[in-house]
Amino acid sequence: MQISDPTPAGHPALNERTQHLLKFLVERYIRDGQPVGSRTLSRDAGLDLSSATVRNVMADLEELGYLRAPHTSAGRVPTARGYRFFIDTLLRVKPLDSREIEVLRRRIDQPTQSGTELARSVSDLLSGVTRLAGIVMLPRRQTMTLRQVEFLPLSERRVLAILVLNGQEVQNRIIQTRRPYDAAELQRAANYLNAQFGGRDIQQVRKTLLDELRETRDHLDRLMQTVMEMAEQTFETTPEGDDYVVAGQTHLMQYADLSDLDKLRQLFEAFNQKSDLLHLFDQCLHAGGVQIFVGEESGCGVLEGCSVVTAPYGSGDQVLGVLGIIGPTRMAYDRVIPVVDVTARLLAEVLDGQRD
Amino acid sequence: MQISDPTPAGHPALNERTQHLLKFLVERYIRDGQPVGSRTLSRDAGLDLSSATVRNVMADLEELGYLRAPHTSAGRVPTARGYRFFIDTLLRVKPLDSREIEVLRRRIDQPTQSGTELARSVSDLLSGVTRLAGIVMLPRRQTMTLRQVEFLPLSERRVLAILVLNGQEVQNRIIQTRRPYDAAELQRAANYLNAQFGGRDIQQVRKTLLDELRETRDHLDRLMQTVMEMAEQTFETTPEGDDYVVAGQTHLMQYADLSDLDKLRQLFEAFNQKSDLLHLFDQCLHAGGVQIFVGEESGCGVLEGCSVVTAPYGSGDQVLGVLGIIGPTRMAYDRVIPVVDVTARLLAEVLDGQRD
DNA sequence: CGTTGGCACTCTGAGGTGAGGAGTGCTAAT
DNA sequence: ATTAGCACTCCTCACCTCAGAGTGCCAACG
Repeated sequence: MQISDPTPAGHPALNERTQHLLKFLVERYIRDGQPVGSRTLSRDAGLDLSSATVRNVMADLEELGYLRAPHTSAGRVPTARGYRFFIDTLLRVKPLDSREIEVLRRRIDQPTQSGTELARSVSDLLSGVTRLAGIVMLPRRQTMTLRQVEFLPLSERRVLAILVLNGQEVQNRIIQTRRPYDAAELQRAANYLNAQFGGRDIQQVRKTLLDELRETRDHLDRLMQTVMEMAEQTFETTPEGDDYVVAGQTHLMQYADLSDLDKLRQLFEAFNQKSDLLHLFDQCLHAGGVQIFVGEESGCGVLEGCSVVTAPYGSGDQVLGVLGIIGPTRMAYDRVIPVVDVTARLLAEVLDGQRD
Repeated sequence: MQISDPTPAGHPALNERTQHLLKFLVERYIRDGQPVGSRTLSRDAGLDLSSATVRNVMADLEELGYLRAPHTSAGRVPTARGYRFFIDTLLRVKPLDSREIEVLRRRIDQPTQSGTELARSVSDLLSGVTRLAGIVMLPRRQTMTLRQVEFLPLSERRVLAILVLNGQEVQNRIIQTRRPYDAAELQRAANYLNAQFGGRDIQQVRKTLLDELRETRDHLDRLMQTVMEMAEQTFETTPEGDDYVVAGQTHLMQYADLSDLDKLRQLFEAFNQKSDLLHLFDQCLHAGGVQIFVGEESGCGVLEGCSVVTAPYGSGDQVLGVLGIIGPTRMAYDRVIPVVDVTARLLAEVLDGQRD
């Protein structure tokens, strides 16, 4: 597993003792959620230092922007920068044992019909295991290849277009036609499209059909006229559907860190809004490993106080989408990171298996 | 519009003055969200009574269980029973003016592909207009008629089954077959099923196919063998999908009445859980008009402090589903009720129009 | 009899106070 | 460089008080 830092920033060298103290402080804060004071560190960090010495170190760390004190006499709390350094250089992740992995695998590898269904079940899984909000972004439409297209006459002027994409995803749309078509005509049109465009990228299909052929419309024979009328409506709108699936938002209500009802509402609205998060997830598509955004590193205001852990999934070298979790900055990274990482791998495996 | 009371309960006769005061109190409480005291009523209710007199009346109403006092010196607040009486006999609903109706109609009557999409857009609409959570239950599967079924070979042993229901709803499922089938065979099987079962209720189809034909399996000819293998998997699992669609939950976070984070979490989990609410909505299917559940009248513990306003929608005399809103008991019933009512009617209209 | 003014009473909520505790920064000694 | 000591800050909590709002009850009134 590799964890890449989306916003690399220079970190001054810290001596080992300082690092150890910072690590201990962050871990303790993640565990208890309370500001950590010099006494605690002096007592528990296992370094045999007096609290006064620790205080000096902490003052340095505060100066460097890794810690801050909520108020004069309240111990220290990690800042986003502190978490960042913790994650990048102090954190030792606990790999999942094979039993846990097996449980995950079995829960992912259930027969499902559609990509959306699978995504929902995986984000359920993520949120269940981490007790955070799980997110699975659906395969980007760009990378979808057209496997097959069929037209089914529904009534006089309505035709059902069926697109099979990637060999497992099925999409329908209903087309209003200008004139009645009979089954045979439609069949021929479908045959033509399949022969011509089967296995091609759907965006490409769209482009070719609409841009290149449209202009020659007047010279087309009857078959091609049919093809065009069908194809226009079939491929015109890029199928959007839901772009990602969120599960377990309610978990986020448990964390005192996010207990501000108004903040929480904004966060939930962002889940519905989708555009912000989508942008964020897009960035992770080609990260090639687990990515972590702490607090406002994501550039997304509503995510203040939250961290996002993502991993792209795909089969072979092809990236299909991104999954991850969202939770309070104060989360058990050592556990969450491997869960996200492994889930992405397992999902890729399963998707691979589902191909022919 | 008719509003039916799901839990009729005897209400002792109240004289006009008492009713007027109760009405005014409930309205004022709905408006301001603060306990209403005798002074306010005496001053604003327009009855020219002293506060002492009003106090006597309020004491009576409290005795009868219509009001309660949060504490000794805090004015009165309606109880669930109070709301009930208010809704049943005091409330005068403000009908929507035709301009508003037109706006709603236009927002509902957008071309959509699937029932789910339509449901989502309507519940969005409901939640947007009322600033509460909107819910649309999808047409019950029981009342779905099979319009058409098609089989599309995907690969060696995978067939895509396409069901067209009610002339507009399309469902897919992927079938793993025991042996390869070619397109012609599949076509014949589909033809048979369409001829035999087109226009029939899907539950009925399922029953007939699975129960009646299955036992004679050994005597079937090749065509029918094919039909059976396809049909078994196609109709075996009743297509469930999402049973209802909720929108605008976040609105509920604004109401101080529900500001208890834990309560709110339970409520949100109930939305995801679905089963409880589904049960509740099922009851409203055949109510024949707007139904209102105040507080725990719904029998659903998590809905304490919430009211539910529902209306069934359907075309002709056939009920297709239920829609409605959920919000704090303290909601603007006079506005919400007509919105729900009209939306149900408009949805029915639109569904009618979308048929052939 | 219903209505009203008067009055004592209750409860909340805001504001103030003071003690205790936790933790810091600084300084001087080691 | 480390540490003990100390003065200081600030939070939290419990406690108090006080004004305000509203009640219930009673006795008087038309």
